[in-house]
Amino acid sequence: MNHWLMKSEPDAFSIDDLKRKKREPWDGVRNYQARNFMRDGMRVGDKVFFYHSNCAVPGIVGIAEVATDAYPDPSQFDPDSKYFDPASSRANPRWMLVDVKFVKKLKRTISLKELQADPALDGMVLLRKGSRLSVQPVEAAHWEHIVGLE
DNA sequence: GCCAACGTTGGC
DNA sequence: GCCAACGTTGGC
Repeated sequence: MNHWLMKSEPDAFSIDDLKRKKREPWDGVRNYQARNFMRDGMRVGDKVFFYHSNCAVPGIVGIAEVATDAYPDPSQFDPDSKYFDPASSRANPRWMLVDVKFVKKLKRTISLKELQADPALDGMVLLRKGSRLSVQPVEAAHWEHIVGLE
C-alpha cells in the first residue's frame, strides 16, 4: 500500500467539506506529475494525508482514502468549468482523477512549521524547497511518524 | 499582497 | 530543442 498527501485550499474545499460530503472526486489537478501519481500510483484503499494550503496555518488536518481507480476528470470537458481544457477530448482525455473518501479529521492541525522542524521528516517531498506538487507520495516511515504526532 | 520557485507555452 | 515570457502555487 502506498501513502500520499493531497493539498487543498480550505477556502475552496476543506477537511470539513470532505467530512460532510463523505466522498469527493479530486478534480482540477492540471499538473502532469500530480496526474501521474493519481493515474499510475494510487490504488483503492491507499491512505492520504489531507493538507490545507494557502491559509493561516498550513498543515495536515486529516486522513482520507483513495476510493476509486483513476478515471477522466469530467471538468476538463465542461466549457463552463474553470478547469475546462479545450486541448483535451473524450476520446483522448488528458486529465485523470480519483475519488477520495473521508477517514478522519485530526484532533489538531499538524502544521507545516512543525513538520519542517522535525528531523525525522528530512527529505519529505512536501518540505523540499519550492515544492508545489498538490498530489505527492509519502514514504511509509514518514507516514507512521506523522500519524504518531497527533 | 508580495514574490520565489516552478511548469507550460510558443516563437524561433 | 532552446529559452523568454507568462501563469500558477503557496508560504509568508
